[in-house]
Amino acid sequence: MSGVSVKDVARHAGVSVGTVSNVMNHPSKVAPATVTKVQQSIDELGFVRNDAARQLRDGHSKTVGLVVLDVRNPFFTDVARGAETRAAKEGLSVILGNSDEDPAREQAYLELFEQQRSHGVLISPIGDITARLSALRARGIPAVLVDRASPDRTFSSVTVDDVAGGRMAVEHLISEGRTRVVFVGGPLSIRQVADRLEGAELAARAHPETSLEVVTLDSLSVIAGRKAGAEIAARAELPDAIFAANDLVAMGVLQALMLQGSNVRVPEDIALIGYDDIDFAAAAVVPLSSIRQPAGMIGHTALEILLEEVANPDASPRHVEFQPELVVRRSTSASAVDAV
Amino acid sequence: MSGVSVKDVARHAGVSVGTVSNVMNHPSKVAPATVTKVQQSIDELGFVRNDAARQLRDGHSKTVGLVVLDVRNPFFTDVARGAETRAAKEGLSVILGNSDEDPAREQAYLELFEQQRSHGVLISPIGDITARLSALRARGIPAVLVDRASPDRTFSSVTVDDVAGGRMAVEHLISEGRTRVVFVGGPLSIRQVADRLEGAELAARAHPETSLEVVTLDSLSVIAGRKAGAEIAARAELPDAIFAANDLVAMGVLQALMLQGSNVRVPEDIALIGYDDIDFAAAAVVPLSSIRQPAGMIGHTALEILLEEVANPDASPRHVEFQPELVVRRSTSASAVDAV
DNA sequence: ACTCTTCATTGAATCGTTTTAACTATGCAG
DNA sequence: CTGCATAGTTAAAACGATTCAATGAAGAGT
Repeated sequence: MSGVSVKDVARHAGVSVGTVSNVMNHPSKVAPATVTKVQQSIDELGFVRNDAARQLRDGHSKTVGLVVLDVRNPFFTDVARGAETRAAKEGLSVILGNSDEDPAREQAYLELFEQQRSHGVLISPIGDITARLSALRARGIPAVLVDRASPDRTFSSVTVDDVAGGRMAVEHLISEGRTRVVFVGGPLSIRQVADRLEGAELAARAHPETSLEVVTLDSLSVIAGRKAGAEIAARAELPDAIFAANDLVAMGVLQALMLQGSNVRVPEDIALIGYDDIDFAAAAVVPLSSIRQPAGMIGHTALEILLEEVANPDASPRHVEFQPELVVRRSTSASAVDAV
Repeated sequence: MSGVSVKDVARHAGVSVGTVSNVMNHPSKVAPATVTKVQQSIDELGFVRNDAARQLRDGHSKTVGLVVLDVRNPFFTDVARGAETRAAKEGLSVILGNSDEDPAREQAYLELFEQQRSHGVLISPIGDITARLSALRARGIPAVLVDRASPDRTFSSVTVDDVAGGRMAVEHLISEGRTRVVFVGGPLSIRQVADRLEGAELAARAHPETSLEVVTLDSLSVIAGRKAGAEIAARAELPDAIFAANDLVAMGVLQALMLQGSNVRVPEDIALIGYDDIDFAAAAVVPLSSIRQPAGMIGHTALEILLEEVANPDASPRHVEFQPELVVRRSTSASAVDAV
């Protein structure tokens, strides 16, 4: 069925298989006339290289694995695009795996990448997978952590200072005169969430008049946010500010607060700030204040570091940390000129 | 470095390589005592199967390719998730490729999947790629079109009736009393866009008092929508309705219309409807009316059909068409109770 | 005329897994 | 006790591309 191999091309062109291979991989080593002759045969027979065979010989594939927590979160697709763009320049493809915050699926993807002998792996991990990544490294597959540093710093990472971001968010709320803040997010096993909360706590502690309550979720989704928002809106005593662990959650909270029947006003009654500054934040019911992260840049940089590690496996791990940035829109400040 | 192969496992366990392979693939053919012995060696040595070698022998990989027009569009990530879920049950992995509406990238991904001898390919194509897909089929790789039928129906497809959706959208606008409708979308080379426009025209023609103007974009993105929206908002004579080819465009248009300085009101001055009903539509500045498509179901069904074609390559192509559904929110009807 | 380079090409070995046909026990029936 | 099925295991032959040492041919230098 498939059946056109280098051997067939070689026979058709009247050369040896070695020459056919050279035409494809080292054309300079082959006489121009032969190159064209072989090319012609390739086209004529519709030959397509069998990547498995090439990989087998080569030792590893031309792909890079990327495992993200949630493909539906635009932040991660932006990271993916950044990585993809950089990878393409190297002739590598990015295989995007979606762990959906499920350790079993994360594990399954790592196994897949290992079986495929990927060039390397970028991962935004759920729990602690240092051991797993060490095994990969032992097999010659480097890994770079994305959006999260490794506990013992043995792996390179590209992060954003989530503690600073969390502090930034709550300090902004405080500077807008809010004192009863609710943090909505979870699970806390996700490091980013824990860090953002820690930052929030730092800010709150620095201002004793401020209280900080934590509402935990079991997933960072619009749905989960909606549920938490409904619960808060139904309270007798409302908080005056909500800090959501990411924009998806914030959008869900916002939907619930604005539902007809509820008479909560944003930002008058409750100020709301999210995290990530996804494209949709600016287009929300009430344009959403958020903490911006350079998503594309993160993916790009992570891939860059990965390439260095491939080239030089013994280099010591690198840690790049980006600074987040506060974007103020109407959801926290009635007078804000909404940034786009 | 990597270097643990079946051979090493075999030696360590004191059996032959064939037995090791059987332990992994046909355990029933092996004596229970041997199975445990071999398993132990596998664990002890940290053996991980080299997928390239397996593929080479096997003829094709355990992956399915999926090429979408835009990963940043939640509609497509939902399709991907649907496909992934179904694939996982079969022990297959989905490799997600993002063509970004660029035929060259689409081509590159198809080539990758061909080189990898994928099990099959799901694709939401840009232009006409019947020829390309026929070549794949000749090589034993079936393809199913997603969200778009093949012109000559030689390939299976899972679609939504975009003409009906387009008509539905404009008929809704008309029923809300609108008469000067602008269609914003493009490029028209994307079939879905052309079909939605065709549906819009059908509806408009059925109501002679209605005019339909077309503003073409070169990409279906928030940015492109924003630009078109700004242009429209600046006009002396405003239309009273806008039908955007998808929700991303609609969100962009909405942002532009609602920008401070503009005094266009939605829906009072201009009613706006999008397409896809992505999660964010309900959370927009003005909750967005839209045409809902069963995204997850589409992915799921497409993979189902693909599996059938793998099992039975000579079956005649199947065509599944889902019906879209109108979701009314405040962007077209001030009194709407916003659906969530 | 001879050797020495250089350039182009070849053939064989290699990567790691799966499969198939052949082989060896072991048990059982005749 | 011979013959035979059966279960378990093995060794060897694939799969298809790449690479490397070896070969051949053509040109340059003496």
